[in-house]
Amino acid sequence: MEICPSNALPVRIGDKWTAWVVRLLEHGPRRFTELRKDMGRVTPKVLTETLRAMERDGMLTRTEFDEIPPRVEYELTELGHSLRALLDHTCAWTRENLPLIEAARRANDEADHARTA
Amino acid sequence: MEICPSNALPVRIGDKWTAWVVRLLEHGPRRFTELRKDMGRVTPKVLTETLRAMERDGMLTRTEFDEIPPRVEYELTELGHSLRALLDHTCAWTRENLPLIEAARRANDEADHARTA
DNA sequence: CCGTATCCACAATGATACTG
DNA sequence: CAGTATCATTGTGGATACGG
Repeated sequence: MEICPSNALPVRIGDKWTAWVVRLLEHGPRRFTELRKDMGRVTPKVLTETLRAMERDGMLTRTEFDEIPPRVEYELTELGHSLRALLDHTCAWTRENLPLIEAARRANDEADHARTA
Repeated sequence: MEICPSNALPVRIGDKWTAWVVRLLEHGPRRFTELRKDMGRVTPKVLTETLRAMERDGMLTRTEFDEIPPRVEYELTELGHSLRALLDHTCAWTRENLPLIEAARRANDEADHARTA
């Protein structure tokens, strides 16, 4: 997740894409293709899996409009919105501590390298 | 992680075992085998990998005592301790919301089953 | 537009056995 | 006691192509 750089990091919300979906939906409903465009390289299969799992858990609703061309909107439920506070804590922790972690990694990797050389 | 039942759930700290290690070390240093015993079924390989990764990231220190039989102690650093607040938030969120998620799952699964039948 | 259907790659975890 | 070495398994995510 690049949304807050927790790629490097020990805290994740569910799978690889869930947190990102929450962020993209926090200001209102979005359509499938909108989400897809804003999420870097998600394949439709994986995005569908993510959204279905979140729907099953009651984090969002899926609304299908009977139009042509088809339109489907995804919207956070109250439960989905409640994740935002947790995401905020997580991002805050990461902002504060990521530099420390990166420094520790560099130090340890350098020490290992010195030992090997 | 059964420590707070986030198995079912969308928030995880790092990999499968990291959060548990933090909890086991929060009141002081522990030895390899102590950790292993308290952590259900971790194989020594996986526990070693977890501990080494955490050490590399500056979350804990590994202290080897020159005794026979060997003794090694793992202890959280300040950075490691800082994860506790995040864990607390996560567990609180889970305690509050897990029932809702489980209810949503039951409801959705039942609806699916009805549709299939 | 909004997906499904197949197949595949890889990382994470586990089982088992062995060692300084 | 505190690991290492190998191998097997699984599960998540991705590539690609196609369908209502």
